Amino acid sequence: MILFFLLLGEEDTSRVIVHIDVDCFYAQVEMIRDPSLRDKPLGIQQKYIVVTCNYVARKHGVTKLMGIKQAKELCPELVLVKGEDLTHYREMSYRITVTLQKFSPLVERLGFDENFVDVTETVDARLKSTFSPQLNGHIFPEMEIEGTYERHKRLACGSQIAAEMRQALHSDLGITCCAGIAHNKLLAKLVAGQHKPNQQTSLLPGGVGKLMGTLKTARNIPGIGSRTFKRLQTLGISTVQDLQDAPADVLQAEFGSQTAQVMQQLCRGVDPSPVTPTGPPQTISDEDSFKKCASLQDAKERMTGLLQSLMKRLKGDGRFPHVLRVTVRKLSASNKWTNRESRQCAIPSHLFGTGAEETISKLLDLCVVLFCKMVDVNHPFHLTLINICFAKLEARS
DNA sequence: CTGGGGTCCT
DNA sequence: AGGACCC
Repeated sequence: MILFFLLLGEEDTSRVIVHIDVDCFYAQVEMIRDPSLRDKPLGIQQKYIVVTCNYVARKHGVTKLMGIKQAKELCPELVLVKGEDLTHYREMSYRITVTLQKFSPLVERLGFDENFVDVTETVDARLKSTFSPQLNGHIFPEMEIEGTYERHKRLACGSQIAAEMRQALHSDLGITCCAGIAHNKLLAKLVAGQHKPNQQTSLLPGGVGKLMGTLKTARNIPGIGSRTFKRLQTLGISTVQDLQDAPADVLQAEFGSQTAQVMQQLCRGVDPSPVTPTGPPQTISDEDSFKKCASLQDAKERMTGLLQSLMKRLKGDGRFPHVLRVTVRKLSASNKWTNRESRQCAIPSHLFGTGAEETISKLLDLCVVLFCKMVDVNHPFHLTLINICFAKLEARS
C-alpha cells in the first residue's frame, strides 16, 4: 500500500504523528517549584533578557526574548526568576520525554520543551477493535458538522492518544501542554499552535493548504531559517504562496536540487522525515556569557566553574567523554553572532580514573591549551562568552 | 540590553 | 571548525 503511494510520487498520509509543545516551559517549572508564583506575572530572566514568561505576564504584553527594561515598563509588577542554570529545566524536560515514551518508543526531542511522537502503531492496534473513537479537542479547519469524522478514524484515535498523553503529563508531572495531531511532523508542529495554551488540535488532510496559508511568511516554515529566508527574498520570494509558485529551476539554481526539493515539499505541507528516537544526548556543554573577560586568570576561574558543573552532569549521565571543546566569543563591533571560535582535542581516557579534583585540574590544563590557540594572552583581549563541551560520549573503555 | 542550550551537515 | 537549523 505504501509502495503504491511512493511509486506515484505521492505522500504517505497513513502515519499519525503527535507534536507535544509544553506551555511556557521554564515559567511552568518555576511555578511548580513555587506555586505562589502562579497568579503573578512571571518572567524567566537570563542576563538582560526575559527568555519566557507565564500567561499572566503575556496579558500585560510581555513576550519571549524581551529586554528586562522594556518588560518592566510594560508590567512593573513583573516577578523575575533567574533562569541561567538549566538544571531543573533539563530534569523536567527528560521526565516529560520518559512519560511520552510509555505511549510509543518513537519519541524525538526538539529542544527542551517539544517532542514528536509517532503513534501509528498504537493507532493501528487500537483500531483492530471495533471501537470507533470520537475526535478529542479542536479540529483544523473548523467545521460546523460534528461526527463526520468517520473517514478520519486514525486521526480521531490519534487525538485520543494525545489527550491521554496530556493527562499523563499533568497528573504525573503537573505540566500542561499543547498537542498537534497530523500525518507528518511539520503539520503536527504547525497545527499544535492553533489553540494555546493547554489545548490540542487535529489536522484534517483536507486542511493542509489552509494551514500553510496561515503562515505570514516562508520564514515561519520550520526548516527555513533566517539565512535561507534572506536568500529567498533575494529571489523575490517571501510568502509561502511565493515559494509554492516559484519555478523549480530558479530554486535549484540558488540552493541545489536537494535543498530546493525539500523546500518545495515543506511549503506544500509535505514532510516525509521520520520521527527519529532521540536517545541520550550527543554532547554535554555548559556556557557563561558576560560583559568582559580580559585575563587568563579570569578565564581559568570561569572555566573551572564550568568544569565543576559539567562533572556533576557527567556523573548523572554515566558515560565518559572522549573529546573536549572550548568555544569563545570575542567582543566585536559588528556581529555578535557567528563570531564564535572553537578548538577541540582528545581526552586521554586515564583522566577519569582518579578523583574528581585531579580530573578537573587536568581538564583545566587541556582547556587552557585550547584557549591559548584562540586567544593570544600576551596581548589585550576582550571575551564575552566561554563554552566548554564534552563530546563523543561513550560507555567507558 | 539577544540565553543557554541542542541537532546535523559541510 | 564552522555553519545551518531548532527551541
